[in-house]
Amino acid sequence: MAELLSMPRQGLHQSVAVRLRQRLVEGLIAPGAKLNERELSESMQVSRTPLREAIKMLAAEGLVELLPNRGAVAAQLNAQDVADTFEVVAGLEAQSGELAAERITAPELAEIRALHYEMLAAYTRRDLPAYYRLNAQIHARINAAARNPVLSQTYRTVNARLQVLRFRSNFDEIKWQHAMQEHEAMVERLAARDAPGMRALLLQHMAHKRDAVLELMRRGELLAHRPLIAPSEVAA
Amino acid sequence: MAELLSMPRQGLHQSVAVRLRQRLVEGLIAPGAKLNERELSESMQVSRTPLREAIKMLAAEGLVELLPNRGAVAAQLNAQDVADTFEVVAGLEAQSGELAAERITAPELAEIRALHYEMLAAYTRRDLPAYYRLNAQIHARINAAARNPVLSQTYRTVNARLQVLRFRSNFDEIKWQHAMQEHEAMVERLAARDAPGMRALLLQHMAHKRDAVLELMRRGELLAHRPLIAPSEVAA
DNA sequence: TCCTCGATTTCCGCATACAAATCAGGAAAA
DNA sequence: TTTTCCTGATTTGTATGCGGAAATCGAGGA
Repeated sequence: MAELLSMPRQGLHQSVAVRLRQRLVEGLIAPGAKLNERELSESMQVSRTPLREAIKMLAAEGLVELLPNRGAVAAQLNAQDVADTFEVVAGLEAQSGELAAERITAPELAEIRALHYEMLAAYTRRDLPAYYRLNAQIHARINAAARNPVLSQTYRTVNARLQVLRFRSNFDEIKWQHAMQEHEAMVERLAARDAPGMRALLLQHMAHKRDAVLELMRRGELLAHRPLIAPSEVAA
Repeated sequence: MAELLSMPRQGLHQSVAVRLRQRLVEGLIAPGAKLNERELSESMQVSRTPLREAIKMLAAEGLVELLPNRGAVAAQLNAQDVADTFEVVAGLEAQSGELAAERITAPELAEIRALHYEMLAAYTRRDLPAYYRLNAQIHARINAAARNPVLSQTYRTVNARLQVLRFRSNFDEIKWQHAMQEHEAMVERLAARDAPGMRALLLQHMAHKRDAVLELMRRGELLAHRPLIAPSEVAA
């Protein structure tokens, strides 16, 4: 069995949903931007039908908003939405960590610790992309250690709405250092199987992240560097 | 403004999604049952296109499962799935109660208290339908008092997957009485603005519910109407 | 200059048509 | 009898067409 490579066997709408989701969370489609069905179907080389089905899925996930008779727009979060979403994500992440502290195995813990040291290296080099990648990996591993696919799925879905704004929330040197310290403590709490401690730690960690993002939003620095695709190739 | 009657202004797929969701959570479509597009589109008097869009939304919500080139089936939860889902719902509900205890207003509290007494009446009369209705209303009010639409939405979505099996989980007289006592305590905790207490209470409450449901599942008393689906699903 | 209002145009929503895949049934071979 | 393979029918997946709502643009008037 080596046909894993040529496997678009999951339906076009699924594949379109994946690609669209990626464009949204990577900011290639800016929040608030209209999703023109004709443009998108052409740029993705599919007809409108599977595209529309994908859009409906993303709407159910909260990544796009459906306007009656006016199509769909990329979800745009105001400060209150961001605060609310962080509150939910924090709760899910805290629970995830709590369960992970109870259920994690030694090899899993070792892997997380290794990733943590890699992240420490990235931090020392001020290598932001690597830092983000490792940070996401660590949180994914914690999620996996919680042994609850429903929780992981729910977390990913809600968290995706925030991915759009995860830009440079740790650029502040002090806050970045603080985040690293919290990560250090996480590994400790996990190793000690201290579920309540892990929970408290993650709540605190997420609260800091939330504050950093809200601060950036307030200062309008969040949507600064926009690589956003020009939705209109027509130079009118 | 009285045009609420003539308002199919939200698109046909939305309306179809609502109706389909209802059929699923009410058990009119049994877990594991195939969703035949032609049948459903005829029974709902719409074409296949909006129906398929609705199905994709419900799939994103986790109420149906999509099988490549084989359509969709109503989601079927095994014991592990149920346990995992309860774990997530419990966390969300606990957070909801925690926030409600901090943010609830006096009128909201009064209304919940009133509903609680109504539920007490229903319990005394052993009026199960009324009990369920009031129970759901109370939890909805608590959710509303938490002042977090994202949390409410997430809760509703995940909880919908459990609604399918909420049949007669409180028929046991002892457990029913116990549930009432917990509800009594909830109102107290809310009135006292005791957020941690509310959280602990709801976690306990949900754990009991989970155990009751799992017990029924183990005894096979849960799915009153058998899906009649042979377990011919081969993991490929 | 700005606003109003109407015609044009664009775009979405839904239905339908067509293509591809799966399933059911039976006949033939082991 | 069991298995395999073939074929017709059913069902899903994708593309396209059509009607209508909303956005756009332009002309006319204040």
